[in-house]
Amino acid sequence: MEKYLSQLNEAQLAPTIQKDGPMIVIAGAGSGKTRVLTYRIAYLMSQGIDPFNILSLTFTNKAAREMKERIAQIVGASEAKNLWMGTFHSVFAKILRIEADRLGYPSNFTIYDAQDSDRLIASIIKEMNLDKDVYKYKQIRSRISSYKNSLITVKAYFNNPELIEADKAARRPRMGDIYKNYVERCFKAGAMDFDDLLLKTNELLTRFPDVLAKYQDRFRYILVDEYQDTNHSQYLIVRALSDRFQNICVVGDDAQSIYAFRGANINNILNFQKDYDDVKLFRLEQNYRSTKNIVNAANSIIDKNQTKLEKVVWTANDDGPKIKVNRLMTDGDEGRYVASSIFENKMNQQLKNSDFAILYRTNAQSRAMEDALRKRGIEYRIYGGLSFYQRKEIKDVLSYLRLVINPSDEEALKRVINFPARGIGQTTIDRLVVAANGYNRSIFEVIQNLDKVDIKINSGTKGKLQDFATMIESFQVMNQTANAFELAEHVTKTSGLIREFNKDATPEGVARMENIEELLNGMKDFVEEQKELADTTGSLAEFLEDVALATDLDNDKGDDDRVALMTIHLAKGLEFPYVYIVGMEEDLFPSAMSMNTRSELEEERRLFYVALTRAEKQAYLTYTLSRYRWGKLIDAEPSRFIEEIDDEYLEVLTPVNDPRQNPMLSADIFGDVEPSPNTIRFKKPLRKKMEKKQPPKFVPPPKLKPVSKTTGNPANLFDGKLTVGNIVAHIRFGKGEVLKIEGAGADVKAEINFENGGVKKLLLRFAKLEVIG
DNA sequence: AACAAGAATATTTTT
DNA sequence: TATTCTTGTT
Repeated sequence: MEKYLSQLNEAQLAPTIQKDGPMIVIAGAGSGKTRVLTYRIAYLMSQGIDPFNILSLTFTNKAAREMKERIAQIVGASEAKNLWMGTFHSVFAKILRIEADRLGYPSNFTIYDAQDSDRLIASIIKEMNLDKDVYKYKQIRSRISSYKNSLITVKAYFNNPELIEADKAARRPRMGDIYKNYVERCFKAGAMDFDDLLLKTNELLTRFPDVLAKYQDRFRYILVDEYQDTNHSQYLIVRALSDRFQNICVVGDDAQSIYAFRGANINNILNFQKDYDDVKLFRLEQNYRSTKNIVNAANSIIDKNQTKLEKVVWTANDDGPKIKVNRLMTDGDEGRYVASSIFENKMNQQLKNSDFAILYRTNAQSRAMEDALRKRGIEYRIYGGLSFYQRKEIKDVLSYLRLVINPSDEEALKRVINFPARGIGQTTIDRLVVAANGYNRSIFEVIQNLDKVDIKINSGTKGKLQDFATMIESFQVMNQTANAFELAEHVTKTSGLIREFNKDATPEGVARMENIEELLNGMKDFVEEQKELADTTGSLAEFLEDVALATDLDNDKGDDDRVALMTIHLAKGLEFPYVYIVGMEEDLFPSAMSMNTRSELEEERRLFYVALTRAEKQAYLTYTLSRYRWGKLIDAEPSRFIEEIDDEYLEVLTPVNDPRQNPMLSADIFGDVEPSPNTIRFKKPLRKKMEKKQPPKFVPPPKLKPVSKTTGNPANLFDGKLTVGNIVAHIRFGKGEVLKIEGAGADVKAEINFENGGVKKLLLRFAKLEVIG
């Protein structure tokens, strides 16, 4: 432990070895907060704290996994294994499954994603005969979501005249009834949405003092990362759980609070010191990530915000190059500029694709970037947007699997009961829904008892419904013996999904089939991994839970060399040597939707701060004069955020080699054109900066370096004889050293310390290991 | 009930 | 622009 602690600077060491009591760490961007969190957990364990008693909440599952692996390297895998680590949603989903019966939920409850919620709300609005133009399901969902995040249950809603009045004033008097129906339908379907995972946890902890006591006693040390992004519901959970021992450590940066739109409350971090007694406050202000230019530029931006904690981020790193600002004609030009700039940088400086990231405000901006990168032959990966698990074909397969685990899952059922088409139409489904609501049973139960139910369905259709139920039941039987992969393979064939998608020979259809194959491969990997690890069961239920709470980032194995494309929100917590922030235009960034109040604008500014501080060596800002939005070419003005950076950190380029650059047009943009009323023009036009043209740079020819040969001997497959000290290779975990061998016969296990993955215990029967030394 | 064509709608960010 | 939803026809 000593050797690890000696790696920390003074400011980092203090919070790391602060063992007891409430504490807050205000950690500037790139100041090593993850390291503090990791080492602090390791330190607690070295002080004799049982890992069972430590709860660590992170922002992404990936962050949790990485932290756990690093801790495993310090304290050993068998100890680290017992830590509770994960996102709020995944940790409390697990606890809710354990305690589900208290709340009347089955432990195999489904987690509805946003799309499931939307569909349910849409059908409720239809059932209630409401005008769908007045009651827009997306707005209703976000309203319900904010109720839940503020702990306003249906009952609380109806007890609150102000809320009722507000919705009446918004000409949506039936809002409360929709909310009530939605909650009831979720309950009946054995389903929780994302917000429920937090709301129901609060309900569990408030209604059942013995449960609260149990988890208070269990989680004696609690750590919360990214505390600035917690919402009220999460705040209350943390308060409740830490109330007994008060060993609560929160880490965050108010300057990086960017989730207010999702209910995050920046006051949670601003007021932490008032919430607990004798709070120890620590500040991490030295940035190890970025150059002076980047750090100072970021500081000059965040300075414009009024709401903030006092903090001065500084760095001992080099000045580095200035931030390059570039203006392009259209979004297409922007893409081409970024792609060629990446290409040049790669060639001149021997860089990898993965040294670059392109960040944007909205997902829609990715297209122009993709097109340009593809033309240049630069490999890239898009994160977020429509995630893999939200694609239609994937959701279809998953819906069948969800029904196997929880046949009450109404949204899954409605999705696949007639896909592939089996002659069960909308009318039939509507009648089933009515009957199910009338008997207060699930649709599946109604189908199973068609003869006993008063419902008007002809005998032919009844037969089809019964066939469907029988098929799902047969899957359930198979699920008791088969693993997740085998079952999924069987389901896709038996249900006719494969046949259905195979019919479609268009490129989209082929891509769909490939996606299904990818899903099946993923499940196979999952099953193998679980087998190897020998600790978990690898059940279908576990797979579905992983999937429900997975984000794109979580699936990133980080092993291929690609340029990263993502929204700024998604980039939080990540870092890249070279960062391109594109679409730096008024109405886009800051978004037109977020300029109504100062606090909204300040959140946009923090978002820009986050974007800029992702860069280690060099940041680029680009904006265009016109851009396609909604299929139309829209004129654009440079973002006020460019102007807010002190000039001394910027280098303003004009692309002299772009033949389409039109000097007349660029003069107009900053000249005497009447500003549109809802945009704000720079007080000081950018023209001066723009005219400081850079001479075209001499680009030296790329230096060629011999491609490094992959290390290791030619394939030397594991032949069953493995001894301690052997160096082995694993497809996923890379190289590793064998630490221990135990068990006999089919159960021989090896404990191996992997380069990327830490210490893992693998069953040799399943692990595909290659002995390389 | 199935399919096709046309209309509507969306683009702010997501666990 | 691109996808999803609605409407009309058979």
